[in-house]
Amino acid sequence: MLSERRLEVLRAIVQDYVGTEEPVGSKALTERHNLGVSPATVRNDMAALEEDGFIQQPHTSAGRIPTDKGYRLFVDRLAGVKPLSAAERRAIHNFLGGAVDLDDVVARTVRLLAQLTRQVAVVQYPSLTRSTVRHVELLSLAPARVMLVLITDTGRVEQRVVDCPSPMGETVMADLRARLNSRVVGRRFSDVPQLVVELPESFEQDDRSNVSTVLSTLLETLVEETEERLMIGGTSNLTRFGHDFPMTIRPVLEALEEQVVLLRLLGEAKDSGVTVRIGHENAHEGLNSTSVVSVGYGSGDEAVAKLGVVGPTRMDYPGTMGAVRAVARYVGQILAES
Amino acid sequence: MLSERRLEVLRAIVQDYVGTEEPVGSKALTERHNLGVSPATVRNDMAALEEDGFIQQPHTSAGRIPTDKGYRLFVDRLAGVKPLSAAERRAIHNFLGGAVDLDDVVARTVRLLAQLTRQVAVVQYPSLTRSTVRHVELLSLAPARVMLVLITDTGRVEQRVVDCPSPMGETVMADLRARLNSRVVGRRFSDVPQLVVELPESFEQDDRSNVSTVLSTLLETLVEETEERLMIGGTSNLTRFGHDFPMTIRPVLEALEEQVVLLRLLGEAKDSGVTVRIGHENAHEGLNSTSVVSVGYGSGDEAVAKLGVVGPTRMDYPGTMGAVRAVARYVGQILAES
DNA sequence: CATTGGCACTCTGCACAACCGAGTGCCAGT
DNA sequence: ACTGGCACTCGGTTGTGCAGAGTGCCAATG
Repeated sequence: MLSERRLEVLRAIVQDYVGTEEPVGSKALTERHNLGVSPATVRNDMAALEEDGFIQQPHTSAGRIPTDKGYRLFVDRLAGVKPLSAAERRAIHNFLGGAVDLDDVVARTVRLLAQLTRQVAVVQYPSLTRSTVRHVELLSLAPARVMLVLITDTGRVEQRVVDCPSPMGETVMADLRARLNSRVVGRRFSDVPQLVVELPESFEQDDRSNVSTVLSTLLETLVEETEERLMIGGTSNLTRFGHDFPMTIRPVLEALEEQVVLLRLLGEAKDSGVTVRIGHENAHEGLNSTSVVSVGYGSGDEAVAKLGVVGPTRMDYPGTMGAVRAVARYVGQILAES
Repeated sequence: MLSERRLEVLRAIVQDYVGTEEPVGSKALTERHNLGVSPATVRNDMAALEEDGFIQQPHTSAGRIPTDKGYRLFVDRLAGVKPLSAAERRAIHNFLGGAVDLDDVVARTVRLLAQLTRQVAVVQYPSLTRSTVRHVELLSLAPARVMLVLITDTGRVEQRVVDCPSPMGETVMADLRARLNSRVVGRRFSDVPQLVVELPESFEQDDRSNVSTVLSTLLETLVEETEERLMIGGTSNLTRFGHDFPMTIRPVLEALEEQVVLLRLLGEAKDSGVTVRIGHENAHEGLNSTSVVSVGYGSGDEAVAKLGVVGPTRMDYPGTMGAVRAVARYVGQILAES
């Protein structure tokens, strides 16, 4: 359907538009890219591309700009993923290398990604559902008050204060701690409920209610904290959106504040490989004029969380995809080391 | 110098300007507020106020708008702090009451404050320097690898992995854990270094290097994490800044991303009572057209951290100050309970 | 002396018109 | 299938005129 040259024209339009932010006309196109044909020919091709919905005129007798569908074709068939320069790779490595704990890794990743792509960066904390338990700790705060601390293999720590029905002896607590750890350490979060279900039975009658209380708090924590957390940064890059941006920037900022929206957005990404969602492909209305480039990352082969950037549909897709992919890889390495 | 009526005129100007966002003229003033004098008189007063630098004309023959100095006078002498309505108080209580852990408290506070004031909210995590140690935990990850977990009275948890020079026995670890806790629990972070300095000497020669390593990591953590963390929200409220805001919003967004800047900003606030910094009173350039309203909060009498909002200098000061103060009080209560 | 009404003056903002230029669609010619 | 030419459209810019809001100053008044 689409001749080779027409695709070439589309690619040229996308590239020019991304660069100049202005509708691109037939004459300018032939001048910048030597396509070997005249403007008139290009006009015909453009008419055809518009017919098919890949490009569009903002106003009669202005240049053309790509539609979401046009960007989609560009991303799928016309653009590669631009690898980073050696200098950039070194910068990533240095910057991420200095992190001291998980929070720090995530914070640095956000900054890095925002800087590299000059767009808004979103990084999800490693998910609890896919991580495993490194350790469970119980601490006595008061006779009937216990603090429960949960440590994951990704370095995440969650704690809860548990109010027990009756005072809990040190020995019982030590006992519970030992048994709990022997059962769940190294296991996935999702497996924990089955593993602890008959644990109370092995305790004295008097202690069972306390044990059950602690365990149910543990399970609650698992469920509650399966709600993922994330961190965003680089919002000031939104100001580069365009001249008309008061109207545009508002809903985007609002969407970015809704963690739920962002999590859904990242969740839609494939587990492996870079995912690009363009304009109206995003379910959320506020993001209809933005694209989301996301990818999974993890310490091993499996993705434990996602990260990505949000930017105008008119973005440098190859560059952005390259940066996102590279950062995800390095973060994976860092996590694997710790 | 300034007659009672002139102050009244200034107050009227500020109130009108905050409401309408438009320069206010003498005629409109006499209509909205019944000052009992004619426009001409008000004009004379305005001329005097301008002479003294409290108000200013954006262009010749336009109305007047308050200067930073004018707002300052307004805040110091003309405006009270507007208490919240009963409904608002209830809303705060309900919303903050559901928090499960410290992160959640902070997150909810940010949302609440942003919603209440319709401005950008900034909440600092309770500072480590002023908190006390609730518990120190040591876990063995591998023979020569120890995880150090530090829990504060405000519910904050920090953890570090320590690589020891040689394998560390369980008994040594238990010993260290016990002695460490007996010394530092309930003490302030700033006191910890002196309290543990001669701890290694009480161990066997062979274990001292391990013990020292663990301790030095502990001290490092204290120092590193004294860098405060904070959370911000409500950035989409920036879009209500004004019509001219591309120019204005950019540097503000940038400033908000610099944690250092924000921390300094909050740090400048007095420990007790609501602090207001108006326009150029803010050291950071990007915030020269914003005002910062901040206040300390804490579980007891003493402030352990600060919170506040950032908004245009043209803001509803009484309302904002009321909201900020009320939220800080409730957060203090919540922290005290947990 | 403070207050007031009057008046001339100064701007801004807006509407309207004219014009320029970039870009298009179409058509006839190669 | 491509190209050159041509008439047409329309957004953006510039210029002019006008209305409205607001001011500063002055002379009059209690």
